[in-house]
Amino acid sequence: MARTRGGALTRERVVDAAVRLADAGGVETLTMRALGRELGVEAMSLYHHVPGKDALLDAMVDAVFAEVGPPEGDGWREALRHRCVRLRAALDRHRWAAPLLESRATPGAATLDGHDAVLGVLRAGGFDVALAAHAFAALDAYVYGSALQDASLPFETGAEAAAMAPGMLAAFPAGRWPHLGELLAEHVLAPGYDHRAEFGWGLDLLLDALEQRRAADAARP
Amino acid sequence: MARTRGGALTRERVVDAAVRLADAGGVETLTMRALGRELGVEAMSLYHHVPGKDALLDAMVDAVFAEVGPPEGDGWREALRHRCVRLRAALDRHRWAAPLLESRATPGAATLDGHDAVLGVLRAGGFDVALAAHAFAALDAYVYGSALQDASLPFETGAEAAAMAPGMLAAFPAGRWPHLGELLAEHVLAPGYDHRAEFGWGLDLLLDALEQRRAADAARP
DNA sequence: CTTGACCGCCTTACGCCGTAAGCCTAGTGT
DNA sequence: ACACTAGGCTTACGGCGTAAGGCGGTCAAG
Repeated sequence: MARTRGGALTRERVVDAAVRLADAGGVETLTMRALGRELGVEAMSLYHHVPGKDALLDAMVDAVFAEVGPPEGDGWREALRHRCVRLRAALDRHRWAAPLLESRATPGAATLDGHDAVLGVLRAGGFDVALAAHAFAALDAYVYGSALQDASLPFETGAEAAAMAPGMLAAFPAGRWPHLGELLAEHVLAPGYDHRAEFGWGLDLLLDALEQRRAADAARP
Repeated sequence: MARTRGGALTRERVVDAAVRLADAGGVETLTMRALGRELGVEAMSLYHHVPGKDALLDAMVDAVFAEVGPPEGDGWREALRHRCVRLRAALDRHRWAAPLLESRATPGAATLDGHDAVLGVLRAGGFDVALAAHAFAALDAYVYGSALQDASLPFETGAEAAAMAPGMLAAFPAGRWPHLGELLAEHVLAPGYDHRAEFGWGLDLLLDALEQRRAADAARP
């Protein structure tokens, strides 16, 4: 025993290594053999700690949610904003996670903890059950979708974006897609553009709108 | 020649069959061999019409966008609502598509047509370039995220949801996750609940909020 | 101290996958 | 008539997830 690199294999060590591998090279490079290699072990040994690759992926997604932590801040708006920003940041650190949310129909404990905490914040903030459900669904959809959008960007940093700007502009010769061309030229490629700020803009838009719905709901008999 | 089932192979026929296959059994059942079988052809023959599987997936995503068609309706709000609903419906018909949007960093012509049309509607509706960009990003993120959420639901119809309701309730023994339990009991499992209506609620929330931002922007000097 | 069960790892093997390379043939252009 | 080519087919390779079984240490019971 203990011939494995860095101590005994555990489910937790397996999942952590899988997350690390996926972070480094994308999900497609995460294979049971590569994961074994990473842990100084043969692929089949992993099956003593994880039922199969599907379960491993489930566990990885749950590990991402575990990173997020509970909502913090005064009032539902601040707490939810904090939580969404943290969730978004986690999905950004682990770009493989957002697309994986599909087909992972069996959420883990950390995932459910997070969802429950968000609902708790909404309920405590004066949202009735139905409104809380709508708000929760809308916020989650926005965060996931935003993460999915960014995961498909061909660049990661603003500098990289600026570097490939001329090529992108050339691809829009003003004929077809004039509005996309305009957007690129006057907005995305303008100095100081930060596509990450886009997320915050939409998030505040949603939170403002939710506050209005809440107030309107509270004003009713 | 023409020994293939149903006439000559073309790139279009290949992509269509791939979409059909993925619709029926999920992306994971879409293999080059299965696709060949579907078309009465050996797997390698497909490579005369498609460079590889990655390009095929790109083409499939673009085919989904081609289904959506241009925005229709009077005024930016109605046109955009129409477009989002249609896009959402397309992503619902092709549940494999939303997660695939990741890593498909090379959008097809139909995709760009759609994006350009949406931006055109916004600009014509009085959104300046920056505001149009924000609105576009927010709406798209919401639609994608909503599709992603639903793709991970373990049921497809309301009847199926109702059928597995008791089991779900039992899984929340009121201890941990009290708010999720409340949500299930009082909202999701309430008679007449339709989870599809959730999408429209959030969409209207976003559109209302965007109209306010637009009006505020127009009122400025 | 012996023994035997068990745990955690390893080896082997199977049937999939995407696709590189090359062959075969029917249809077309000259 | 004949060479060319487009569009199929066959074969083969390396890599995948994982089923099945082997095997050596560890440790509790005798």
